[in-house]
Amino acid sequence: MSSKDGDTRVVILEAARRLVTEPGRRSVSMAEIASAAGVSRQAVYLHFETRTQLLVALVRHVDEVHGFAALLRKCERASDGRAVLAEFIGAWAGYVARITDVARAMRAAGATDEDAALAWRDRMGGFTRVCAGFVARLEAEGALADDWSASDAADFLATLLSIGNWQELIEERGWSRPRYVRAMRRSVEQSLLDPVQSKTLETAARRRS
Amino acid sequence: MSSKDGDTRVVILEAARRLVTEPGRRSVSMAEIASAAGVSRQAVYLHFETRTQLLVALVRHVDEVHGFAALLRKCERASDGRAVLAEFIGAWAGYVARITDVARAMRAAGATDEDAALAWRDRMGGFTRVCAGFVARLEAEGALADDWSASDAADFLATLLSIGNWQELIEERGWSRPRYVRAMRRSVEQSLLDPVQSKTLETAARRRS
DNA sequence: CCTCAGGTTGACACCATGTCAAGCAAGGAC
DNA sequence: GTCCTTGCTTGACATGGTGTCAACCTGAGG
Repeated sequence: MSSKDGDTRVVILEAARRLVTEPGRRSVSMAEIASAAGVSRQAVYLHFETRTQLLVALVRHVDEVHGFAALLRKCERASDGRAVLAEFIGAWAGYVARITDVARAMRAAGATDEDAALAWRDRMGGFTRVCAGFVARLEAEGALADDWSASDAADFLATLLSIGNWQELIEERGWSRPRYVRAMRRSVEQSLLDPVQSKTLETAARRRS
Repeated sequence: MSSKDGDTRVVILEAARRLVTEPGRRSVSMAEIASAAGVSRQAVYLHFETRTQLLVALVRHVDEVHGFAALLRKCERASDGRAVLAEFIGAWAGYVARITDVARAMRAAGATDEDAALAWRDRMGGFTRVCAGFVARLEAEGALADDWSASDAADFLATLLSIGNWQELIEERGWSRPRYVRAMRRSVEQSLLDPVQSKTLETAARRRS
């Protein structure tokens, strides 16, 4: 819309996002994306080598627009690891709601395309690192239940909070977001955090109030 | 190989299973299945209307061969709900290992094919019912943590034990089966079961030994 | 005025699913 | 032996997707 205008590339990505987000859609072809972007099919190939690479770019694009990094930074300002985690679960539930369609498309592509699968795995690796960060902080504060190794706890946390589980609970089983957040917080609290310290903190909180 | 031999249908299903189970495979075409079954591509269509229906039949076939029902019945003979669940998690880990490839193929098909998605959802519904059974028993025995509704607990349990999570932990993150079983048992124990009763039972067990 | 980057058009190769029609081979009924 | 049916084969075809190619067009900047 301005000067050099749309950077066709972005126009295409936005069109793709719009299509992918359309309810009830089961797959999006390059031709559809092109036409939705008001551009020829070939133009899409001028900007993205393959469908998979377009999807990868789309994921990055959506992340940039919605700012996962900022969300994360905000959560990490909470008082302690336990609070960070609770905060994050709430924010994450909202975040996933915005990226779920793109994630589904990416995962679908991964079913047949090796590269797409790689890209997806890569992303999941990033998420695991985030979770590992949470766990490290918990551990440093002595809040990690002692029957978990840090590595196991990070893997488990990442799996529990995975987009797949979000989709399963919210999209398939129709859970509301608060219901999801409550269940996840509870489960994480009870299975990952040190029960002794939890008790102490609870008591302290009760006394304070 | 003999007289009336293989009921071509079964030969095809076995070939499909073999292919799908092949390591590193990313998708299986009708042509491949046909040739692996030593039969023409059209013959496959004489037995299965569509690729999706073949996959559905394959899932049923595999279930029959490996007997999920029997496994379940065996677990349910355990002394109480808590034990049933622990038992089941162990058996389930082994069972999923045998069906994971077929499940993956089915899920992949669901990404583009509405019917396949339906069939998959149907199956998951069955699994949820099984989990609801466990939860009902726990509840009847007063072993369900009181901050869970039965319905939430069943959904959550089914999600936690979902094939997706199994694949995530064991295939993607390289967990061993015992590691998976330990983590799942622990998590279920701590986030679903009534902590008061748990404590009591533990103490009793310790006293007994 | 020329060039060139970015886009268009239209054709094509390739591969998958699913359909169709004609033919073939063996076994049972008569 | 003939006929019919059943189960399979062969080969062609429609459709729809991805990805490639070549030729052409057009507007902005040197």
